Amino acid sequence: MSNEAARQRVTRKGNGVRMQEIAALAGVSAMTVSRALRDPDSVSSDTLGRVQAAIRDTGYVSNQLAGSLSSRRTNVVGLILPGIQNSLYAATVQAISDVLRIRGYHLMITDSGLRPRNEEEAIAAFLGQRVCGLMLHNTTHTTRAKTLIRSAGVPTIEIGNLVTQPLDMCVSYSSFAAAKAMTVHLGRLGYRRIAFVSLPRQENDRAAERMLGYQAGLKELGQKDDPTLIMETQSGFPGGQHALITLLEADATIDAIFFSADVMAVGALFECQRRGWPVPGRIAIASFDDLDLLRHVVPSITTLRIPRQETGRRSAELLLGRLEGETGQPRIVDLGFEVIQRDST
Amino acid sequence: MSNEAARQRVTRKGNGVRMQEIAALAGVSAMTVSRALRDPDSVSSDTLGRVQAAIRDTGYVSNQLAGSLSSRRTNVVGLILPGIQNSLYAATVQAISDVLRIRGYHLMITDSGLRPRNEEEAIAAFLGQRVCGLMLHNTTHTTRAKTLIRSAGVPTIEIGNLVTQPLDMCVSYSSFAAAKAMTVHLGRLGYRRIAFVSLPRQENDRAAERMLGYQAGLKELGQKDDPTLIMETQSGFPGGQHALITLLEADATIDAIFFSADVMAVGALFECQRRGWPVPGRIAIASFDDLDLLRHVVPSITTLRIPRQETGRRSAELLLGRLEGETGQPRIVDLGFEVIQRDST
DNA sequence: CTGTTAGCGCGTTCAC
DNA sequence: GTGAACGCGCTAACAG
Repeated sequence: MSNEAARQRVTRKGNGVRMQEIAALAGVSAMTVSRALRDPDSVSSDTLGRVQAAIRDTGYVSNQLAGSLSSRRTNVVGLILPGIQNSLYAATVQAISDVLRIRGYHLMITDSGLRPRNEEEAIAAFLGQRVCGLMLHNTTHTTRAKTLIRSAGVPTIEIGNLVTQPLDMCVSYSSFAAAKAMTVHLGRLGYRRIAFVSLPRQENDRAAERMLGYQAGLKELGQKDDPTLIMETQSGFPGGQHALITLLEADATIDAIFFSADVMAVGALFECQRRGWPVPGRIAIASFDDLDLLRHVVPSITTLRIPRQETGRRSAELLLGRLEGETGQPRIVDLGFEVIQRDST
Repeated sequence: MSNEAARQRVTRKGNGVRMQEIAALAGVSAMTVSRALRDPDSVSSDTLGRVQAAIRDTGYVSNQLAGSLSSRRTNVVGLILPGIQNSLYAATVQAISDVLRIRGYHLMITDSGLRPRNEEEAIAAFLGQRVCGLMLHNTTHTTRAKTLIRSAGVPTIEIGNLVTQPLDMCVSYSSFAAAKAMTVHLGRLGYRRIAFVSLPRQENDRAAERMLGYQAGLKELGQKDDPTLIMETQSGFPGGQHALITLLEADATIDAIFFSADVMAVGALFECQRRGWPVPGRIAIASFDDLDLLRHVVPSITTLRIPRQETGRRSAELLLGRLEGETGQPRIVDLGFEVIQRDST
């Protein structure tokens, strides 16, 4: 017996125990073990006890691959981010993860580097894994990516930008409206030369939308849309620092800068500290994403409250709702935003 | 024909095309399609062409679930983090993801909230998915978790803290040595009353190790280990702010504070700015994790360079090396650290 | 409440 | 270079 056990350990090393063996130990059929695992109430408590005992004794972990193949259902959701490292997505991903975990789903994550080609590959890979749902933190896709998703019929949620014609479902806020609102806010505070800084807009639909929002804001204010007020720069602190210096050297009459992404505004603020320029006395600074940091720097930075966590939570709930057959769910959810006036403007 | 196609679309909705159908279209057997997919060189170029054409025409995506079940191999790695939202892990996760993606593997991520019970559940869930490898950003595990991993025989890497008896493999730096090195560094700079602030050490092995390192550093300096110099606080900017105020109110002779985690040091610096206290004139501030932010604040903050990205890269490479049969790999990799002296001390 | 039969869609193993 | 038979471990759909 111990001999046989030893041999098994060798021959079946790493392959684990099968459901059939649990069934034998508990004196029932494999089907009953399957039921005991997925719906304990559907078997007698006597049977349940013996099955659970056998599972404990053997350290059995059921093979979801086989289960999924047979049932044609998986509980894995695929998430594609423009960049995992980007802290902006952290709150959203955390919220998604929390909702999924509680409801028994798993999360596969990859990143596309904002390149539609990579996104396409990632989608194909996830469909190969037969994910039960897809979440795309981007709204620009290749034709093949769209075809793949449509023909697979996988529930899909786009987040990160509100789109009027989503592939399937969309949960976000309007980048355009938010950028416009901040621009108007700055104008109403009395700023007359409001510059706009964004990430490269080439392949970044959010950055492009934000610029359009800025321009719409200027128009509403009756201010001139001056190209010298608009600038693209790299992300991160150095990007903000560089933009600040470049803009003010080119035009000293600029009295406010609206940094439309990540920590650029903070990079600019630090540069002002180094130069001893008062903020907002010498120059006003506004940001876009509601990073925790913006609230804590001195002076605190005026920004937009973006519903990051809410986006994750609602996205996951919407996806699971679809998977579990809920009806009457919306296809597009606009979570809105809010201008937060602080000390930097 | 179009009728039949339409019916198929309905009856097989969302289930995709099977390999058998590609085979029929290409006039070969399913086996040949399988080969064409996994090892294109093993079929004639003529056959390959017809198979690829059929795949394009149908939008076929092969079912990895079935493939994995049959081959008993998967290409999914499971990663368990103490918290997804924590930006400290971002660089590590990014590096892991990059290495895996390039080599054709996928990443499942979940978080444990630093609770061993949750980690145990996550491990069981991942083993159920038959992940080919496990990465744990934590080195404290329940007994059952260890048993599960051992009996599954899944390659496992522990990161986040250097451990002498890893479950399997370990890639990290020594929290103890790093904390000690910084403490000694501060002492050599002339500070005589060095306080130490950490996250709650109860269930956080890294925080506990860092404190031991601090105490060892004091001993080496010949300074007294005074309990009033040691404090636990919550994470984040407010935690640092609170610690600064509390410590200096209790003992005005403290001349340096070593914040052993995340952004606490920055929270303290901002509080100094608010109060107009010069740093390091009134109080010196040192940090632990090499966050980008620490380099950019004014003054820049002395900290430890922690090999975050390198940890991810090496971990993934070590895991894949094991999976692909490389021999002579180390079980423990100590990536070291470095004290970075900046303007805050 | 429980068991039986028949796959799920691939890869392995052998034969040709 | 290619194909046929079989099995991976589980669940759907019945029957009892």
